[in-house]
Amino acid sequence: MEIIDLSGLNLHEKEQRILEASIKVFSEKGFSAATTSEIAKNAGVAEGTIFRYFKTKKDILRGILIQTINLVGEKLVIEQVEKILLDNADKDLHTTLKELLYDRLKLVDSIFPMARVIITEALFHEDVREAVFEHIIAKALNVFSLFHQRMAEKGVLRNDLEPEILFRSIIGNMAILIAQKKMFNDQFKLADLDSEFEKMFDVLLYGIAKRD
Amino acid sequence: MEIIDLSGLNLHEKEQRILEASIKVFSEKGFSAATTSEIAKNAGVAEGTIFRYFKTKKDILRGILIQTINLVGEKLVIEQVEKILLDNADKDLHTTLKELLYDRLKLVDSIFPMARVIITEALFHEDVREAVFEHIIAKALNVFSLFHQRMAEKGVLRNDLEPEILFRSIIGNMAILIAQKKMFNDQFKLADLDSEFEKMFDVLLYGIAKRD
Amino acid sequence: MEIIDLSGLNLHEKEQRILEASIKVFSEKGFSAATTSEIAKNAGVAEGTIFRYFKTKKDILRGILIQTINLVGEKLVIEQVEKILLDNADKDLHTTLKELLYDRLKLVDSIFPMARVIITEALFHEDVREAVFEHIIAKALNVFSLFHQRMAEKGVLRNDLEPEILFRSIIGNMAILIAQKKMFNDQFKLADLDSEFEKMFDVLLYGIAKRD
Amino acid sequence: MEIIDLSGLNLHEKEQRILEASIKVFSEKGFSAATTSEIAKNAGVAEGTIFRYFKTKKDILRGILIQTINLVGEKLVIEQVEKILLDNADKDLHTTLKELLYDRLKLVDSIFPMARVIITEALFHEDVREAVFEHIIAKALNVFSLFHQRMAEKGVLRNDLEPEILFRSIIGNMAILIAQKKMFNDQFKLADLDSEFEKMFDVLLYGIAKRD
DNA sequence: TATGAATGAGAATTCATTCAT
DNA sequence: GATGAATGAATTCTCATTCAT
Repeated sequence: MEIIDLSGLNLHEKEQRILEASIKVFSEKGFSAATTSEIAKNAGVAEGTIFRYFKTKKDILRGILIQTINLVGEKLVIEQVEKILLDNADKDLHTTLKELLYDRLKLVDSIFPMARVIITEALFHEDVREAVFEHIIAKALNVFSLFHQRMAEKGVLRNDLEPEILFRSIIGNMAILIAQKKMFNDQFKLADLDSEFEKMFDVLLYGIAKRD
Repeated sequence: MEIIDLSGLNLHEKEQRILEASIKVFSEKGFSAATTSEIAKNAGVAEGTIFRYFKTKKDILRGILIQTINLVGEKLVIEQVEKILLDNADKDLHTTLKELLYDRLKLVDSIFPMARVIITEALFHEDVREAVFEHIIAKALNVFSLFHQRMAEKGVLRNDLEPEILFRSIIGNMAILIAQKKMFNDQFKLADLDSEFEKMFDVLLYGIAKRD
Repeated sequence: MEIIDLSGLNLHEKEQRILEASIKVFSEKGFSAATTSEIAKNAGVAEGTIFRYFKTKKDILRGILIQTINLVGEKLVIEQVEKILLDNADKDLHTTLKELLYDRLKLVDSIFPMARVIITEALFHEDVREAVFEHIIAKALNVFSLFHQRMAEKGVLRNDLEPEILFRSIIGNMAILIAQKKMFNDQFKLADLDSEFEKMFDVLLYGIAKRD
Repeated sequence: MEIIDLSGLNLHEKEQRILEASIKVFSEKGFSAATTSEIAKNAGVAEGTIFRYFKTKKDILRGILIQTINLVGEKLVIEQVEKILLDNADKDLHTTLKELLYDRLKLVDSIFPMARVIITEALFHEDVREAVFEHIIAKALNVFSLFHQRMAEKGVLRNDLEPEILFRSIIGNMAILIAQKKMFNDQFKLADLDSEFEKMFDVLLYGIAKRD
């Protein structure tokens, strides 16, 4: 996976403005349909300036990917670990899980434009998928596995299935909720994110089957 | 919702070939990055021929949308109803649900290229989202609601939550499985779809929480 | 001048329909902007049929030119001669001239769509100009010269200037009236063609200068 | 009439070169038959550069129209007024008229390529006709009306007909002379413009009829 | 460093003409 | 003879990228 070089993230102010503008424009139109001219306008720089900081338009995408990975890797994974390690004593694991997922949901909600860009490109490009897997999914899965182990020991999570399976369900349920909120809010007339999360959490934990 | 005119689906052979080639190319590169020249090459027609059947490149997309909606609406929703109505006597509902979801999974798996095109465009265009909602989601939700009622009466599905919530979880779990299979198969080294389905079905039904 | 071969004007019915449709479409949009598809639609034939009768689109124009020349040469020039020869006895020349010009005006008015096509093309192509000159202008000028001679003898027309000069003024005055009628009728709110002709005839004959 | 926005005529050098090349090419081939590629070659710029200055090919035409109207409006109408106002004392009106028309003839002769483009388009498009009428014809007619009033008072021009009629004859006689010069010079073997003008002026003033 | 005018390769689209039926 | 689907060269227009200032 050579697409990402995470070193040297000393971002010039204009570089950052260009990245932000690109996230906005890519997110609204998709990578191909976006033009460097519109990005420049949004960033408040000349079109030529973009190419001082990014050799090609493709490199802007790479820049976004790097930033996303950085941000998500930091907030979504690192902080998660801290939470798990810190919250042993005073709170029970069930509450911790709930809080954890709720925080993740808020996070994803807030970086949705960025996520949309990454997801769309990941749909079409293997190298982007690899980067996402290596830098986000694999790490998150590792953390979750640790967490799952502890949860399973305490009898909160199932241990008759691999953690990957549980993780997948978590991601699936969270993803579809976000998607519904972001893309079909008008059609579904959903409740606020808080109460939607409660229901999702319920189904995620206990399934759709009627209990005996 | 004016994007779709489902009438007149008497598809000329070349028109069909162009649509198929478009699905392939759009699916590989996305709508904007795909070129009519490449579509023509894939369809084995002259570039000009495309524009005999579709006024603009955008219209090809519309054609795909119409076909997908038709196909999905027919196979995914209509056949589902039949299944439900026919399978009352000889099979229990739990088995029916399993079969039903498994069939849906296979279907989505098979039309994934088409689905990928639609999903990407839906991400960026409200009118596509509306079409997808009206012609697929809303219908499917209706059918599921009927099914849920029966399932709930029989004590198979939960009735303490709205059917929408259960439906969302089903979609979420199925979607993430497909995505994993189609996009990260190399990374995850998944088992075959059959056994992955079994696990997903388990988690979907009973949740990730440990039972008391 | 090889553009025209006036022989063989045995027009097939469809050929005639194609020519008529072409006059309509060329006249509305100009030669280049007109499409053979639209001509075909207007003529009520298949597009391929056009190319049975005319090797190229350019040839349709040639066909129109031939027809125009034929028609104008016949009606505008030949009949004019007859009029002159027949009207010696019973009418004075002044009345004859008036009638003559009035008839020409009506004729040009009626074939305006055809004329518009020819004029536009003549503006851009030397060969068309040559054809128009040779087959229409030169002939008309010849006839007028004869007529002028007789008129001059009778003291009706000036003989201190070459007939070409008088002829030019006639054409100029008639042309500008037609143009005004056909192109700026909304802006000028002209009277009917009859009374406009009367004024034009007055100015043409006696000039714009105040008589002593 | 929205086709024209006369503001902002600060023409960039390349823009001017593109307009000049367009006048040349449009004038030679007509708008539809002209290609942007040929315009670019003539202007000595890349084809893409054209579209920096003019959004569409149609907009180039609009640019020409604006320039023509400006030029003609300025030179043909404004200067005319000055001439009339200044020449009261030292020259008689008859001489003034002659000079005036002769200058107009020279002007039209010099902008003939531009005029040819405008005329052709005016033949087919109402909006162009309206622009020409409003910005050129109407203004010129106003000026002439003033001039006619003074001329009539001095007994130089007829006052038994509306000035529009006289104006029409002037335009007709001038137009046909220009047309003859520009389009049929080879065929007619005309004298130089000066002496042709003399004859035209004679016929225009005194008509084609023999005086008693 | 920043600019934005200029570029030109490449994209979508048009349309006269051909040809199998 | 007539058709109209198919063609592909030509056309308008776009836009990432370069470079002189």
